[in-house]
Amino acid sequence: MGRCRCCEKGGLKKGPWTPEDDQKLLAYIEEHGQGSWRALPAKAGLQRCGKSCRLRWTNYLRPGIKRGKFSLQEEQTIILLHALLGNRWSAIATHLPKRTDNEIKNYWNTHLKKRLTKMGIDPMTHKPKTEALGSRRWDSKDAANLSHMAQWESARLEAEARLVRESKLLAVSNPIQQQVMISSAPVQNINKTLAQPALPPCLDVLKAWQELWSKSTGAGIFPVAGDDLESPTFKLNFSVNAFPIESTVALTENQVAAALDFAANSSVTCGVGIIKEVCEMPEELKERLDNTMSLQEMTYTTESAWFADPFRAMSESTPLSNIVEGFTDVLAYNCDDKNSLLAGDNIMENGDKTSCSGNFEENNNHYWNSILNLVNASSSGSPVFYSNK
DNA sequence: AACCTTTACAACCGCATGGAT
DNA sequence: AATCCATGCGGTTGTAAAGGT
Repeated sequence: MGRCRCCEKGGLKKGPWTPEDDQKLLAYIEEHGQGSWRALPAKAGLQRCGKSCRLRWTNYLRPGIKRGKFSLQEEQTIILLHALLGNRWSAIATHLPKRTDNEIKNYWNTHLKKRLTKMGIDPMTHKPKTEALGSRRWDSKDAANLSHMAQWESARLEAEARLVRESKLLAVSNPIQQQVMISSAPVQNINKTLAQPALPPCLDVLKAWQELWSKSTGAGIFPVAGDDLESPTFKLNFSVNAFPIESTVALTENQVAAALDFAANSSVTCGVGIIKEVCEMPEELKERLDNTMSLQEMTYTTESAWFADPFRAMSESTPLSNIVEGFTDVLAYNCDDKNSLLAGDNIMENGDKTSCSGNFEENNNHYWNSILNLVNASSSGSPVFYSNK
């Protein structure tokens, strides 16, 4: 296929951008907006290819980009997410909205990777290379658990991404869909000063990291407030890929109760079955859900519970769509004031926190605890997470 | 001061994907 | 269905600045 490569055209500048180039690009985008990158350089008077312009814009000139030193919390987030997601920089970047994937990737490669290595931790597997940190032995079960954790987290992220995408498509004509969008979209409005919950002391790698960091900076362990780490729960931009896992989802009564408590406080996890039990789902939405997934295949009666052991459940036999959609539904119903939402109240308009704001804050606060508690509950043998008594 | 090495980061490149025609 | 195009992503490279000898 003879794809045209704009960068192969002669006479185009390569290499570092000059202030003049930046100014031209900025001025053009200010006036015409971004997009049509191929045509942009000629119109903007730039001797650059469109790709180069797009990159310069998204990685450097775009407003809202935070530059400079990464905070401890940002470092922790990157390490944690890298353990879960691997080199999916764009996915990681959605959890650090002011950082670009390129910047995170560079920071990982030039700082974090080396420092982890120095700490005796393999940056790719996140396993200790030696027993120097007092870590326990790593075995194949650990690796399997890590893999399951990553899969579970991926499923959650992709579910949220799907939710955002779908709700945007349907929001105009369907108030229920507006509710879905409201509960998931406006990460940009989350107040920067929201306090982060204290992370449970269960991350071996991060704890070691903390200690190292606090030694070098004099900072305390797990600073929880005033940092600008934003909740990763809301702003996601993933493609939905087929997930190669099938397993059976089943919940006991107690586990459903526990899950309900959990769902009341967090958007992180829950199941379709739970929602079916608790929420009077509007017919319209129910129909849509029934049409787009295998709700009826869901069982939640006995034996293994994915809530208590999501990794195990995922590894067994439940269609992933159930799990994924489960997350979606909890998000959809995780707002306290359903009536006002359905009535079409303005939510988070103009950056103001309105009827749903309490939940955003709650979700923000519960995010880490939720993930880590789940992980602790379900993967005592995890290579990354273990109870630190 | 000159040279070499390392570090940090911007930018590039190739590929994948999805939509439009 | 085939092709083109725009865009996104992740790996890699280029290079200026900083540090060391």
